[in-house]
Amino acid sequence: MAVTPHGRRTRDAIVDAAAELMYVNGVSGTSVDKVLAASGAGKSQMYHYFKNKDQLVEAVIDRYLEEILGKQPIIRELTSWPDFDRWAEQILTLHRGPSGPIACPLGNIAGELGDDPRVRALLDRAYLEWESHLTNGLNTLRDNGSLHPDADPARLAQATMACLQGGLLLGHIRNDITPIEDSLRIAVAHLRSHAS
Amino acid sequence: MAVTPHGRRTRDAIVDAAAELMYVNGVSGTSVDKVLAASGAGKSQMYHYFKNKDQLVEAVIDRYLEEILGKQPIIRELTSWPDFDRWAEQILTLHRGPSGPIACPLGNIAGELGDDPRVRALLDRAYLEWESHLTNGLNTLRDNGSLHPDADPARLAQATMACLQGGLLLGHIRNDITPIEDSLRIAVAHLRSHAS
DNA sequence: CTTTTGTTGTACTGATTGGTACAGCGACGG
DNA sequence: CCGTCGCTGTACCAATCAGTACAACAAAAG
Repeated sequence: MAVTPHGRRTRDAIVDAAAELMYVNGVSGTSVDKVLAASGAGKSQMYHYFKNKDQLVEAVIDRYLEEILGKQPIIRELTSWPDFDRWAEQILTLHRGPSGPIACPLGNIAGELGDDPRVRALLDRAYLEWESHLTNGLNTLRDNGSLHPDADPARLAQATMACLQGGLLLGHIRNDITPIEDSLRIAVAHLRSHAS
Repeated sequence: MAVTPHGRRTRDAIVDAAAELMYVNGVSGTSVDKVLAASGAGKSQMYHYFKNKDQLVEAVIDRYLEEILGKQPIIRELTSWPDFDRWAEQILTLHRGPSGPIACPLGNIAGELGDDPRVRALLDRAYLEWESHLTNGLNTLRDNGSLHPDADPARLAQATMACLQGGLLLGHIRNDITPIEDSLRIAVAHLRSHAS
């Protein structure tokens, strides 16, 4: 299915509107009609670019990952322990904004659709890509002797992600940044406990 | 609104069916009709005991909290550091079962409806009650000299809950217990780092 | 100019949504 | 034995749901 620049813009507008609505109202709480009304597109456009609503959700998940990674650019260049501290600080800065601590859009979908095997696989892939940047950073540290050779970078990254996700969840419903601060601090301290 | 034992049973059946369906398919993905079909009740019964679907969701949240606390009875009698280890082990045992790592039903709802201020408050209350048992345990430890006097039990409990929630989320979508193991281990180790 | 290809507007469908109306049921107290 | 009160079954409603049908548009390629 070829696509012209103009068509590309229309498709993006649909995904944008869907991403925002689904973040606020959940996936099941966001009808296709509302998405189209918010994006200004028509129904024929929606079903021209997506086979069905599920496929739109897939595109939204990808969009979420892009957004998330774009807001923490430091994660792509972790080469020292202070870099990890700066990464944590970059995340905290995001949540100190006027809109308060914000939930992780991937986590939102995980709760609602985590039992659907198809969605679960997509979310797993997204989280793994997110984590992979942490894993890469830890590998770099291990190579330059900052991380203990016996440490398992992938597993450490997974644990870090787990703590972060929980902090985001609790911080959001509590409208308080301290859960994010604490869980991130604990996670990074745990990483540094494997320093050599 | 008085209620007879028989009516009570009917109401419970509705809440039971709703709790299970909403855990699997999400709140918006669970229609009132499906709940009634699964519980064998009729529509007039549903709207006899609940003003609307939102009120049913509230009852479901309460039910979730009861279930959760019932499955980790040790949390009510934490009086030593080994008790915390046993608590963590009790949770892990739950998720080593045949159905694999299971998501936290409260976390599921948090993702889907966390932006609704009303639901958010209910979830906050539920999480606080859950945490309160950890806080009580830490207070006991502080009183008997096992926890450093300067430690903040409530905040420590909050951080523990955050790590646990994240571990549950990641463990569920990854169908792997290691995120829960690691995040719980990290959280309890962090607690013990404040021992005196 | 013509044809193809990507794009779009409008109208429509059958199913499902949350919620209501209302009559009838059964048990229990006077 | 009768009235009240809690409980229940059925039918119904307007609104919304995901998805389809189809004609028409624009632009670029031939």
